[in-house]
Amino acid sequence: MTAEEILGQRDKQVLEAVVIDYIRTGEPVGSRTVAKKYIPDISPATIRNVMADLEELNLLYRPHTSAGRVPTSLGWRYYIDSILTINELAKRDRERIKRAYEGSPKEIQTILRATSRILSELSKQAAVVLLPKLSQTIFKRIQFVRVNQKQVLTIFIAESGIVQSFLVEMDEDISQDELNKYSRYLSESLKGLSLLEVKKRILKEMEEERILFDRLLRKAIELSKKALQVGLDETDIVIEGQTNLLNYPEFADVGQMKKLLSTFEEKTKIIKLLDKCLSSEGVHIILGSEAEFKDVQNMSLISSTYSRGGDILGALGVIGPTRMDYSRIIPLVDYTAKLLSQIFEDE
Amino acid sequence: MTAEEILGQRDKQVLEAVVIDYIRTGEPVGSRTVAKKYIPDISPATIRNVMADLEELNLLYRPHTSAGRVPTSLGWRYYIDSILTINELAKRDRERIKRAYEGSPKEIQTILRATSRILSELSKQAAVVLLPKLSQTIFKRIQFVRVNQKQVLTIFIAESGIVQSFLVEMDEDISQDELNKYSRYLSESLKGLSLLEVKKRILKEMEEERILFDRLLRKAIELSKKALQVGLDETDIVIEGQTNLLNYPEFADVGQMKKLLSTFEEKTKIIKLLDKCLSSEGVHIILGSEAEFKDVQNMSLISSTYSRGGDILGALGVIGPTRMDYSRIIPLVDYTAKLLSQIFEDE
DNA sequence: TATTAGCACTCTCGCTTAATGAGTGCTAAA
DNA sequence: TTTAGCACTCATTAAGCGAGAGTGCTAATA
Repeated sequence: MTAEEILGQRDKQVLEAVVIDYIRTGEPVGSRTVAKKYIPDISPATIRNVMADLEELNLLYRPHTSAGRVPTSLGWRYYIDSILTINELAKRDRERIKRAYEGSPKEIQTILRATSRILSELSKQAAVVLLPKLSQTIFKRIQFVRVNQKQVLTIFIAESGIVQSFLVEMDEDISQDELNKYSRYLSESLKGLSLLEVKKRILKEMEEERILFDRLLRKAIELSKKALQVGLDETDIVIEGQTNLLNYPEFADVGQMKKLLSTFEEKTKIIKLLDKCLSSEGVHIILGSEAEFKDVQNMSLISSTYSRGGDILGALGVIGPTRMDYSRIIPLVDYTAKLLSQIFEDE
Repeated sequence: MTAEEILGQRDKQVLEAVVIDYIRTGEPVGSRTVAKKYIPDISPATIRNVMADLEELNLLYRPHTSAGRVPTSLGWRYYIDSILTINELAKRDRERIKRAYEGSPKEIQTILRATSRILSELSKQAAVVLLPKLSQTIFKRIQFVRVNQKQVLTIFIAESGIVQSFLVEMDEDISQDELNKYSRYLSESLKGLSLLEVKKRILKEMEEERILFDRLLRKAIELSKKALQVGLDETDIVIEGQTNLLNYPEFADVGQMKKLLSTFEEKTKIIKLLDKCLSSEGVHIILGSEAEFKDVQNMSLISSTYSRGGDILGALGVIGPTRMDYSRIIPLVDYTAKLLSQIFEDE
């Protein structure tokens, strides 16, 4: 028999009380506290009985004999899935987020950085934004800019307005006028493909013999091939407000703090985590204790996806202690993600 | 009478011993230790007398009565200026640094990031690199790339190979062909000026009436003016290896750690500090206790400048506990700065 | 006169012990 | 089924104590 079937109204009430108080104080909650602050019409003794049941169901546990109860990861999960009701984000927060985007230039890096910043600011935790996968973006234009005899700056412009540039080393000197010709030629012939397709196409064309005779085409292809060699698959993230987390008592210990910081230093893990959220739209909640964050057990991630024209571009989220105010953070992440999608839509 | 006049050979020996041992252990050093490990032909009692003198001169102090001695900031300064002898950087370190630059593309951001990384790695401390001031760089070419109806990507290319791009919002749609014309025109007429001069020139030209009749000129000027409005004076830095510092016992305390991290978070202070080094070439050493780093007293900065053709471009350095191995870090910073300058020279 | 040995003194650090108090589980009564 | 009462557990804190490191001072020595 699962918790789902067996939990009565009062059990839920008690579990919720424990969770809420634990979120507030960070300390184990005792029966007396629950009775007094949350369910005054029931005595502590009764609460204790209920708590014992919940402990048996592995929803609560005690750090030690004479301490209060703390939610287990199963407890958190149950609370999030079956008890928590999510309200709309407060109006002033919504306004605040909107304002964060005003005035700033429309450069994608800047927008996403602003997103990360406002998320961390409002959540008072760490925020993370996964940048759109380059290989997925739809190609719109390419432009070559001569830097000096040996170097050419290659700029990809995506339909979504994402601009990405790479510096490419060249064997021979090519004039800017000629580079402009390449740009025009390639932009015309590759428009509408994803960057991944662009790469495939270029490699294929290089194999075919006919380009041997078309000097213009050959040079252009060669150049863009070099540019595309540079990390197309790499995904990048923006992290902001890591130091916010240091104020939480769960990290008020040198060892924990170091672990926390080294987790953030190794971005790949966080990228992987966010990658998982990309598979489906909407808010995802990953609890550290549910095995994903092996290093920092008491952390969790609330994330959502942002998209443009139905296609998921990337993900964003808030990372904080498992003991966080889900009723506030979930709407925050949700709203921000939707607003961000809308901004991309408008472009 | 200053320390300079009064310190005899032996006083220096003792001061040096205290400094060196303190660098190694991080603990106050007692007379016994000095006698045993560093100056075996003198008894602890004598050392104690010397130490008492040094304490009177404010070169050493005692954390508490029964502890050993620790250098004061004056002590550090004296050690650095008058006692320390600097050897050449070990060959394997030199090779290691050289290798760090191999293979990577010649993009300036990448180079500087690699610099920061290798510095932090070899010093096992935090490394910081101040990017060249944009306003000082010599203009070489400008290029405009149409992103969409409203946005134009403006790319400045400097003589030094620095590439910087800004996204600019436009009122009207301009075709790429036309943008190319602007690029050619402006690149021709502004070549060789510093970006600061470029900006001045553009503002001046806008005032003059004649441009009213030259449509091409007017548009081009307008566009670049907008691009130049964006942070020309802002200086950016690259910081790497902050977490290295967390391993030092001086930061093995939650309060210190938080202070340390928030210092790094507020980059402006570090920028100001490095700015000071720009005024003259060579290695500078700033001790935290000498008032600059107000927040983190026990930290210091060793920095040097890198340049191209005699002009100082930027600065780089290592930030670590005041108790660091100056005899190793100074040559490290020095060598790296020189090598970096050479790389720019070669371009 | 400069150096050194000897010794009493100070202060930190780590350990043990005891007191406190929060919270529990169980039993018996309502 | 709920609740009051009570004995019990265990973390946390404060206090006390001894050991050890290091000093400054004095007197003896080279």
